[in-house]
Amino acid sequence: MEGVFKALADPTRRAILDELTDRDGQTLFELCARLAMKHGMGSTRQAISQHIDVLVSAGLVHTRREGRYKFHYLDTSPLLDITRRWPPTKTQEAP
Amino acid sequence: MEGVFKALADPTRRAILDELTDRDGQTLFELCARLAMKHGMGSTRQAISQHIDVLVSAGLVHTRREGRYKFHYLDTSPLLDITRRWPPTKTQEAP
DNA sequence: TTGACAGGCAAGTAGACACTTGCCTATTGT
DNA sequence: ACAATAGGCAAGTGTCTACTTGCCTGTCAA
Repeated sequence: MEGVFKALADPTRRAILDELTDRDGQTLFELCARLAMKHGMGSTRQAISQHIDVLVSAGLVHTRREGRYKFHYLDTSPLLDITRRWPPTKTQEAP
Repeated sequence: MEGVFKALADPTRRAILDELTDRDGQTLFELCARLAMKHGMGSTRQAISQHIDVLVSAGLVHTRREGRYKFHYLDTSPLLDITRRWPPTKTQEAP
């Protein structure tokens, strides 16, 4: 649970989640390219790799190895715990 | 939106949200006392105050002044944007 | 009015974290 | 076999941030 919040704290990691939402199962190099293009993030491959490690530790991303490729898949289920921990207030329940 | 993630990144701030979930409308001193008791957090009043500033900036807490007291109220509505940004995957939609 | 109480402002410090740099391993295509 | 590709490991650096310390302002009760 701790890891999820830490993971979401960084804008680059959030952009990675956005990218995987747009196209699931990307490799590290694909993510680097698309983050540079669409999000204007000029980070190094190692930087992105370290960010992915954080996301994997948080359980928000899991990976599948295939030969020399490693594909990354989004898992949003840890996010549900957030709204479960601090439920909507009564004024929000019935709009 | 940025502020919400930053705010949630700190365990003390999450404990404050927990406290306000348990009892809404507490003052700064009440929060300090209960954080020390229940959550074992020996932070200073100023530290808690600075955390509250972050939570207010994030829109997760709003305040009401009354004489020399200042009451703090929880607002969880910004949290809904999180699961709205990264929606549940198909495997999670129908369990 | 004066002391106690609730809270605010601002500067300084120590630790965490994002990012880079440099080198290494494994898999694939020609 | 060999070069190119995809990715990994680890140490060093700079910045951000949580926390403290010290002092100040406003409010209420005796």
